Amino acid sequence: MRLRQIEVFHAVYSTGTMTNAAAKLNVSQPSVSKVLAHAEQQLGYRLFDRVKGKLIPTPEAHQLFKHVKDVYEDVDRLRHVAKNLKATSAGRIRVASTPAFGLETLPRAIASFRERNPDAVFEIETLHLDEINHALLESRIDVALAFDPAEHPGIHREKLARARFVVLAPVGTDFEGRAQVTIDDLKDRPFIGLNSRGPLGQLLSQFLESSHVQPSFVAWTETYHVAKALVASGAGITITDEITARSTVGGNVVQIPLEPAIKFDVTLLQMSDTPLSLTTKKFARHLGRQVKRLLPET
Amino acid sequence: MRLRQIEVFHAVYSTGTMTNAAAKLNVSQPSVSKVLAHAEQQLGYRLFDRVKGKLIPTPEAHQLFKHVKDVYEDVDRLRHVAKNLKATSAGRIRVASTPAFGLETLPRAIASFRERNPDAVFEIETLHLDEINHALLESRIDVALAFDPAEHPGIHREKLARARFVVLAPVGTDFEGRAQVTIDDLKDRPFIGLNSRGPLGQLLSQFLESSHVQPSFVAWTETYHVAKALVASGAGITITDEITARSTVGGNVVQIPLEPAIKFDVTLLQMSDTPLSLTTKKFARHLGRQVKRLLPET
DNA sequence: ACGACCCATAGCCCTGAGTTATAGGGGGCG
DNA sequence: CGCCCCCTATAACTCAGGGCTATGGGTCGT
Repeated sequence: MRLRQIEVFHAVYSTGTMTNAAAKLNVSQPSVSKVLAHAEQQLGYRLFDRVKGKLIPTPEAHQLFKHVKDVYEDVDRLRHVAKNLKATSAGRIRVASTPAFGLETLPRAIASFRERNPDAVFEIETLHLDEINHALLESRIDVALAFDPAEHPGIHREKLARARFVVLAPVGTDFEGRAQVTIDDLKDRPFIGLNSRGPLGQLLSQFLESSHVQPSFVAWTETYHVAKALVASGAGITITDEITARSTVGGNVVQIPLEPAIKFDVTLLQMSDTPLSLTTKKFARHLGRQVKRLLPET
Repeated sequence: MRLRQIEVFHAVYSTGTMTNAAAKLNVSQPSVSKVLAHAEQQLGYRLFDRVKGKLIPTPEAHQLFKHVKDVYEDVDRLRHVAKNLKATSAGRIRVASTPAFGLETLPRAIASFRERNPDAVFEIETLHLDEINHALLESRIDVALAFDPAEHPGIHREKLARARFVVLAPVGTDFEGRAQVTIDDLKDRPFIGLNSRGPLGQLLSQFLESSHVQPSFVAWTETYHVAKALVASGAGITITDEITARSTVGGNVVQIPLEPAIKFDVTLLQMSDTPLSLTTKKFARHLGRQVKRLLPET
């Protein structure tokens, strides 16, 4: 089986008709028809029964598709890697982070790094965690910064520091001036929730569940800065990480430590078994130091 | 990247030279040279530096190879599957087992099944466990019989019965007539070991290790019938499974239960999510009944 | 200096896959 | 029923990838 035959079979199988497959592959319908016919002829068995002008996959096609899917996914990733390898050329450092770091921590670290290394060129993206993993595996980025990432095959994690949850409230509420807030204080307050797709959202929702406190949710978001901006606008209170809480962006709010403290890791991500360039390695160390200075406690 | 380019790159990278790659691929050296050059031109970067007539992989090549390897393996499996799907056509039942069952249990089950289903056609292989898994994943066989197989992704296991270890000794030794043998009785006896590649060999060597008894090994084998034949020839004693012990092949020996009893599963293997043909399903049930009759105890 | 070994280029051919144009079968609907 | 829309298949042509042989030009070890 040639690769094109695999691609065509995949497209036909998943779209259901040759015409749609042709559209998906940006080629003409007769081309698809011919390639598929050729593949069947070489294999020695039909992949689709042509009945009443429709295509019905044969049992062999179902079997084959399981494996074709694997090949297809690998080839897809390979193509991305091959393309991304091209751009990587120079002393360019490609770094990503979740939005929490992307708006302040990371830009500052890059700025201070460039003072001492003016030749360094950066490419910066803010992505959510699953997209960060994806981009790392495709070699689209070199390093990334995230909260509490779950283990992911092929990706190496280096713990930089630990951070904790804090409560954010608008200025002028009765929370202002308090030394700490407990989970019970949140009862019946309008609350902005963290979408549980991200690791911090999961951690928080687990905690809320185990403490049997159900705040009255008024909004959900995956981006902590958005939650902060909502708080600043008086929409309610929220719980977020220290980094977001301290940043100057997103409005003027009060932050109070949550007790008991719930901690999570700030982690540097990179691909396993893929050495970084010298400059990138230097930057990774620099970034580590900056984060540690920001979060000195254990 | 075309599939051929991937194959050629893989061959060149893993053999080190284009000439060797050409030999491996059964094509001429200029062909390899041209395909590789073409791939590099399309990618936009060199994959190998030509220095002093030798090929040095570039960093990009190292990166790319990781992914190419995955594609290559998947395509390899896909090709086998595609080929094996062709032969599967008729009411042919393709069954494999480890040698322990292959010489007696399986042939008898097939014979008795064919008495009631004279149209069934069989293909039988005796393979070691890892080869059985491989053959199942490539759809080269439909069902298989093995001892205590470890879990394997994509393969479904159905436990049929439990068997235990017994000691085999040549006729005429002092073991003859004993009701049981303990592990300590084996001390300083010439012993034929089971290669620890197979699951039973592993189980046995773990047991020997934990009981701190080290018999004096005179030979190693992975095939239990070979061990039995060695025992029959007076080379020493061995420990093996009940099935092998009871079979009539491999010579006349004495079998004594080992105490304490070490048990393991007799398991039927097939691919997950791949329905068997009607006849094959019937045969699988028949085989299950035969094995259970042979090993009635829990 | 001379093989031995390796890679690149040139010239030639075949096949897979793309194109447009066209034919033909099925199903729904006025 | 006949018409139209949607689908697939065939025909005739073009192009590029990849195969071959022959040959030239490096590097290295003897």
